[in-house]
Amino acid sequence: MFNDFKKLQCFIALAEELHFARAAERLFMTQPPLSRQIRLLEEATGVRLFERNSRLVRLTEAGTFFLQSARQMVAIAEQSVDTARRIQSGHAGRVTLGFTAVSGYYLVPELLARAQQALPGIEIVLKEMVTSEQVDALQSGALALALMRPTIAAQPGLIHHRYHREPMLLALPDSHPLAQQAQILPEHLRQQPMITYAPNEGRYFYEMTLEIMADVSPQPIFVQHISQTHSIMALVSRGFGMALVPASARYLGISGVAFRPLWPDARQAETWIAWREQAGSAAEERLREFIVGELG
Amino acid sequence: MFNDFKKLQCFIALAEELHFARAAERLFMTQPPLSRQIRLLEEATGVRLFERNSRLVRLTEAGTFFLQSARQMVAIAEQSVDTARRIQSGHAGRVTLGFTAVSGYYLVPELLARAQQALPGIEIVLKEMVTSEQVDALQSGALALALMRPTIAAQPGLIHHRYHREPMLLALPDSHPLAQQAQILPEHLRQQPMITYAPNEGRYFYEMTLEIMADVSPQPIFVQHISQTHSIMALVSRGFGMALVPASARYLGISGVAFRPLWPDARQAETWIAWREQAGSAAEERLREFIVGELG
DNA sequence: TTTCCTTACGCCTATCGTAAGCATA
DNA sequence: TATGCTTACGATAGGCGTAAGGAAA
Repeated sequence: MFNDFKKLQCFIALAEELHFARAAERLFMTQPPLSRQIRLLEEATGVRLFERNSRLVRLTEAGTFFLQSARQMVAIAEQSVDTARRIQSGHAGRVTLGFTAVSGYYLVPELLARAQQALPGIEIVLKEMVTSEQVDALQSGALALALMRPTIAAQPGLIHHRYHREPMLLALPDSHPLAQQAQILPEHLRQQPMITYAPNEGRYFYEMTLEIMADVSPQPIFVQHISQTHSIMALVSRGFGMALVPASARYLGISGVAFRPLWPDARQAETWIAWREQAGSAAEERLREFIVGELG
Repeated sequence: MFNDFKKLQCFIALAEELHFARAAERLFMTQPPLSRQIRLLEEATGVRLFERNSRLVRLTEAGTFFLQSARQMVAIAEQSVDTARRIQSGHAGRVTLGFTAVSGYYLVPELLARAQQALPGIEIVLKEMVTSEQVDALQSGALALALMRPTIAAQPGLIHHRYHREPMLLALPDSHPLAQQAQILPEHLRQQPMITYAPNEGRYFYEMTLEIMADVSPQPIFVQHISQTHSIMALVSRGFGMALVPASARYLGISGVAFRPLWPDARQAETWIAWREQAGSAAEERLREFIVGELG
């Protein structure tokens, strides 16, 4: 095998010029070393690349093929160095972003659009997972950024910012009489059937539902415990009860469900953006800075 | 930019081993020059490829990307040399084969199948053209091989072999009374409407038709002069007359046309395989030898 | 005789291996 | 103290340029 790119450059120049003196000039060298490089390349590969005599230089069939490969190798050499530099400086790269299913329909497309415009070289790879999975994935390095619900316990080594705040809404079948109310008050919910989140996988909304419902007396009747918002919405649409869901659940687009705002001081839901203390790549760091700037 | 493949090999080995001593051993060298090669590669590219201290070696984000490119370049280097050698020896390559439309339906598929099995590395590119175009293309180098009809004048610099011989058949509408004859005799064709080939583009069959029809007296009535067999067949199927065509015209699959053999000593049609005296590539030469061997 | 590719040779740069240096567990 | 990456240095191989050689128009 041949050993250096110099030989490839010589070969390409000669293949294009088909004239040693002109090719050598293009390579800023004299003819004899060019002649030698070509001979060495032919010896190293065991392939006659040019038919030549003192009057004529012509590519062989094998040389014509090899020209394509030589150009490819040189092109990869140039591009890869350029791209590697851009990765090092944070102007290119791939960043994985985790998100919860509901935020995927509302926050993620908007964030993606703004980020891709501001940082066009950075590719954002999306992974949908629930909050607890996101925390693990951040700590293992499988995720760089996470759009997730707040966690009760502070997670060591992780940083978070409040990314978004939205009201909780009452989701109920649109045929239900309460769907006519402009605003829901605690007394409306007395002893109503209420679907709520599972206390482990959907802990944040489970606790939030209990807290908001503390104002209702006597309490509603909790009929199901479900981990994911879209499953809850499906049950609501089929008349199994009502539920408290974050406002972005509207974007799930499930038909037959009405959404009504709660009384004014009812607690709101937050979405956090979180990451490890030290960034895994420069691109990740630039994307973080962009997001923090946007939060401003 | 970096200048040699040695550095890439060093980089790949270290990226895979993540340990200078082991990587150096794999490269049949000692650690210090490996260390130097890596440093030189990093300086030449301007990219920090490894995070390292005296206890730990780890790829950076940019280094991880660059590893892919390095592997690509080395793979191309190896494969391209191998392929170039095979082209040089005639075990790989591309050969263009010209053929006339009618032989395309019969001779070409069979030839292709046998050649591809015997010479699997050689790719055969097909180009359909009439005989006179094939002669020009052979001489200009645009074609390597040609399956064509005989030419009257010997073509300088070209070699041909008889590749195939087939009888001429009478093509006629299947509703015609003569379609019931097991064999056509000269007297059957007296003063029948006869579609024939054009004297310039379809010269071989034009002259053959005249020669065969010389036995018929009084002569048939020549109603059209057409250059391509499939056009002639279309006119026959629509009742415009009958025609003498090579037996392989059956494979055109035009409905409503019957084919009947002529009297026993009627002249037969030949197909030639032709090429330039000197081959343009080793693959071409090997394919020629294969074809001549098959002709026996 | 001119053109143009190749061979010959001295100079210089670059890589190798050995040996010493130095940081970390 | 042991491990393991880096620096130092002399020896060697390989590339460049200049100059001479040789084949074809």
